[in-house]
Amino acid sequence: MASAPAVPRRRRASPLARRADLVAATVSCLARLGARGTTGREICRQAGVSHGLLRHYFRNPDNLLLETYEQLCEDMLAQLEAAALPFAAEPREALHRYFVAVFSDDWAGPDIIGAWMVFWQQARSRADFAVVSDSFNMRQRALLERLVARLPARADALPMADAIALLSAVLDGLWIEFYLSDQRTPRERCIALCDAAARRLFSD
Amino acid sequence: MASAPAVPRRRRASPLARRADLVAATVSCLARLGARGTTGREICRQAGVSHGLLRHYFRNPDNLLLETYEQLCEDMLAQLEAAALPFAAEPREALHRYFVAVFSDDWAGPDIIGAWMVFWQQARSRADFAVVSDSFNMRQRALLERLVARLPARADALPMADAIALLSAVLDGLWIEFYLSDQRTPRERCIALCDAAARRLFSD
DNA sequence: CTGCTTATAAGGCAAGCGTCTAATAAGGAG
DNA sequence: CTCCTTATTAGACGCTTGCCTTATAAGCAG
Repeated sequence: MASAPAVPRRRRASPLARRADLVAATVSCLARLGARGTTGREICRQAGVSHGLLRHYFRNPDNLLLETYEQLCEDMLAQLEAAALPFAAEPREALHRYFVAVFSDDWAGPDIIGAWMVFWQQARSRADFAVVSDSFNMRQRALLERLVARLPARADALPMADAIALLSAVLDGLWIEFYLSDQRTPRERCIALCDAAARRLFSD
Repeated sequence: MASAPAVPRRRRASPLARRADLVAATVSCLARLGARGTTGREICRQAGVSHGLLRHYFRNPDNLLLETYEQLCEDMLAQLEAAALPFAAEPREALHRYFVAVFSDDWAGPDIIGAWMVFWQQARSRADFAVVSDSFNMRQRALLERLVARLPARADALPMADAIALLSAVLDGLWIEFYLSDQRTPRERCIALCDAAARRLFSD
């Protein structure tokens, strides 16, 4: 083929869509390349736009990272609620749906799970990231508490705060395990283990 | 003061000590600055040596990172064993000592805990890091299994593999929680929760 | 004390990054 | 159809990084 005159593809997109593009590209970059490989220029490359555009939508790459984190948290919480709350009348089932959602491809898939690790890391050294992390944790725990509150109490129940903390820890721990090797601990096993932990902690 | 003639501090150290210096500086850098801030030059700055020295001891910065990971795993496993195995005769106590060691300043202190996060991240995208991670996980789980095997069995015990997986998840999850905010979940509470989980999973 | 090994420092180089600025064209308003 | 806004590209600049090469001196062998 004759070489096209290298016309720059300059389709103009709606600002909202472009922002979303860049956020999505950021997540993908973080998951694929880790914190070191995720540069502003690389994100733009992945999004298929010139490197100047980042600055047009975000103050700097760091800011894009923070907004990506915020949006990811928001989306995940919304989806977890949507998955579990409709079953609030049957607490055991609601909890199960919650576990399934947590380990779904949307939130624990290979294209996203690596990004959380980077955000956690940022949360420790950067105050603005820590705020997002804290808020997310509190809200996630509150949701969990709501689901668990309706379960019949065991005779030998732990204090509620302890039980919630432990269930939350099991979730995070298995999530990490799944992150490190979905071969060794596949999705179904993670969910089954969560169910087992819930049964053991709250009621038989 | 009159400016000293800028004599380069050129104390010659034993190769082993220098390597150890660089490894220690790497851990510190990772914990303080995260993956992005941990460059070869920054590590050398932290270690108080010129940037050329890194290449003299390691093939490249990446290689230093990998060796640091290996050594950290080795050290932690050795110390966990040393903390728990002397009490193998009293399994409940041995397990407790294990938990205390996991959350000790040596392995969960602010100067080191951030490094693990980076290594986990690397373990996903880089095969050589994954090998170290897998080996560490297997050995850690084997140690845990050894400690737990002596506990009296509950009537309603879970399959051993499940119980181990859950206890391991609780450890990792609480460790993350502690990492994200040692304010919200202080060390003593983490240890107490681990003890509670072990009691609930294995015997009363 | 002299000399050889090698640990250490320092400089140069290309590549990549973040930031800023200027030029261009897309697409709706009139 | 024309103009004006602004989304988009592209280039320049300074800085830092990783890699490599060369020069220096520390400390042991003789």
